Amino acid sequence: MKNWSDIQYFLVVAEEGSMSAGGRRLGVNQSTVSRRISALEDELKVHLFEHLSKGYVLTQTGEQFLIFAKSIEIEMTKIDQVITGADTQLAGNIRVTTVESLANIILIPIVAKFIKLHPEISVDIIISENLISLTQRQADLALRATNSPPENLVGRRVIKGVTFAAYGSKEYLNSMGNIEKQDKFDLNDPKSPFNWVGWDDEGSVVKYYGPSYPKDKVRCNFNTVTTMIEAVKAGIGIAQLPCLLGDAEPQLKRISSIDKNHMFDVWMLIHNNLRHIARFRAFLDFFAEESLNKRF
Amino acid sequence: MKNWSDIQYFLVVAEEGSMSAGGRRLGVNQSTVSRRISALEDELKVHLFEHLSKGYVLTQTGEQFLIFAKSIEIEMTKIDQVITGADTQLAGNIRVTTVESLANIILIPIVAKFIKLHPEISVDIIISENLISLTQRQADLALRATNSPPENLVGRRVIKGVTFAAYGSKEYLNSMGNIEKQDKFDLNDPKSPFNWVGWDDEGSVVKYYGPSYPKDKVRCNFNTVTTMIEAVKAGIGIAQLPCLLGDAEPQLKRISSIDKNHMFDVWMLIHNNLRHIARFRAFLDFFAEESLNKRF
DNA sequence: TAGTTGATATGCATGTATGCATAATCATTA
DNA sequence: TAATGATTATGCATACATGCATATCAACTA
Repeated sequence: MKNWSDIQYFLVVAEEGSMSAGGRRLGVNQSTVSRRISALEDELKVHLFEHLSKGYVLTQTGEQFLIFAKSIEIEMTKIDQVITGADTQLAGNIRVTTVESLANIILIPIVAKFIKLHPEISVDIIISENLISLTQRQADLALRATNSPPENLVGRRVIKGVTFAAYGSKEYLNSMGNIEKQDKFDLNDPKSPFNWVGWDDEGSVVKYYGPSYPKDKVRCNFNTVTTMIEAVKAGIGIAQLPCLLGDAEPQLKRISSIDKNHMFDVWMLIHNNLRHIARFRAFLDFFAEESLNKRF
Repeated sequence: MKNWSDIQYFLVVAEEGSMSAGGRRLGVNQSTVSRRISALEDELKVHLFEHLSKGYVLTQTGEQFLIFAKSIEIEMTKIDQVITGADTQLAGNIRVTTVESLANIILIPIVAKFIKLHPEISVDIIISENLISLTQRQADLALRATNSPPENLVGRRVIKGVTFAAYGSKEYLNSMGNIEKQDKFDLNDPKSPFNWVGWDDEGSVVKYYGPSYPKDKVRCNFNTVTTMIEAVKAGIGIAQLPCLLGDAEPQLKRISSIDKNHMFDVWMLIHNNLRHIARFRAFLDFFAEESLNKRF
C-alpha cells in the first residue's frame, strides 16, 4: 500500500455511500475522492465498491477491507489522543496479557477487584502462550514469569521466589504402590517406576525455570503449564510443577522436597514509554498493592 | 492527523535514524522525507526527533508515538495480506474473545487441543466483560451467551439450552437450617429467609437470561457470573446461576428445579466477511466439532 | 414527458509536493 | 590540517494531485 491516506477516503465512502458525501466530510472535492478510490483499486487490483443506482456499496472484498481499515482508524484516533495528552484520565481500556496458569490464579481475581474500583476502565485479559509483544503494542501490560525482565520494559515484581516440586495424581501414585506408605520418593533413581510429563522449551517462547528431570523417562511434552497439570491429573506421569499451581490441585500430591536452586519471580511489566499514562499507572499500582497483601 | 502516510515516513526515520536512509528505503528523495517529518511535527505541535550528531533520535514524545505507529504498521501489512489472498494458509494468529466464565469451562480446554493440532497457529484469548466488538475487529471470533446472534455475525451454536437454577453455598444453607432435611425450597415465599445475589444488567452489556428473583431481597449485584459465584460461595446469599457453572462448584448446592422457560444458547461468532479466511474457518469447525462431543 | 435535483466523470487551470542540484555541516581518516 | 564521504537544508524546475467547471446520467416529481 503506497498511500496510507487512501484508507481515509475508503472509510468515508464506505460509510457515506457516495463520493460527494465523502468529500464533504473530508473537506475535499468530490473528484478527489473519486480519483483516490480509483487509484487504490488500481494499486490493489481489486474492486472495493460497486456502483449501483443507490450509490457506492462495498463488494465482498471491500467488506473484508473495511474490517481491517476500521482497526487502522481506531489506532489513528488513539495516536491523536496520546499526543494531545488526553490520556491523563482514569478511563478507557487496558489490555493485560499472560499465560493461562498465571491468569487463573493471580490475574483474574485482582482484575475483578480493579474493575469494581474503576468503573470507567475496562480490562481485557489476553491469554496467550506465545509471548505477546509489548513493544509492538499488542498489549499494554504483561504478567510474566521470569528472573530477568527485558530492559526496555519496566514494572514490579509481584511474586518473589516461586518454587518447584514434583507432583503426581493420587490415583496414579496409588496404581504404582501405596502412597500412604511414603511421602518422599527417590526420583533420580534410574529404577524409579515413574513416567514423566515434560516441558517443551522448543515450541514455546516461555522458558522453563524448574529443576531437571530424567529426560529418558518423559512420555510426552507440553508447552503450557496448564496442559501439563491436566496430563499429570490424567495419570500420564509425574512432573515438576510450580508449587503455587500444584498445591492448588486437590487431586495432586507433592512427592519431592523443594529445590531452592530453581525458582522464578513473577513480574507485571509495562513498556517504558507507557508508564506515565494514568490508567496504566493506576493498574500497576493497584496490582502491586494487591499481590503484596495476597500470599501465594 | 491529516496525512496518514506521514506515519510511514516517521517509521522509517525512527528505524534508520536518518532521513537519507529512510528515503532510500521508501524509494523517495531525502528532502521529501525531511519535509514530511517537519509537516508532521508542525501539525501535531510536538518534536518527535532530536537532531544529534549521530543522526535523528526519538524524543520522549517520539517514543510514545512510535509505539502506536507500530501497531498501525502491523495493521497495514495485514490489510495487504488479506487483499493479496495470503490468508489461505493455516498459520498466523487468532483472537477469540469471551467472558471469564465461558473461557474457563468451554474455551480454554478446546483451545489447548487446537494449538496442539495446529502448531503454526497461535491463539489469543481475550477475556473481557465488555462486549469486545467484532465489527471493529478487536477480536476475530467471539464466544457469546445469547439467544439471537447479531445479523452481521455468523457462527455456530456450540451449546444449546443452558438452564438456570438457584444455588447456595452449603455452609450458608446450613447456617439457615439443616440442608439435609430438604432438597427444594420455596424461594418465592416472601417469608423465605434467603438473601439474594443479583445480576447487574445496567453496568454490563451482557444480558441476563435467567429466571426472575425477588429484587427486594438482593444484597448486592454483580456484572460477571464469576464474581456472582464467588459471592454465593462467600455466603452473601443465593443466586440464579447457569447449571453449567453452578454444578461445577462442589461448595454449592442446587436448591431449585430448572425453569425451562429461561435458557440461553452459546454461540461461537465470527464476522461474516472473515469466515473464509482459512485459520478462522479451521478454528470454527474444530470448535463446533469438539463442543458437540463434549456434554455440558 | 419534461423539469428538477443530486451524483459522477472528465478537461483544464492551478497549487502543492516532489526531485534534483547545490551549499553547508559534520565525522572520519590520511 | 586537509581531504573525503555522508547527511541535511534550501532554491528552483517540474510533475502530480487537487479544485473548479461542465457534461452526462439516474432518480424523483409535477
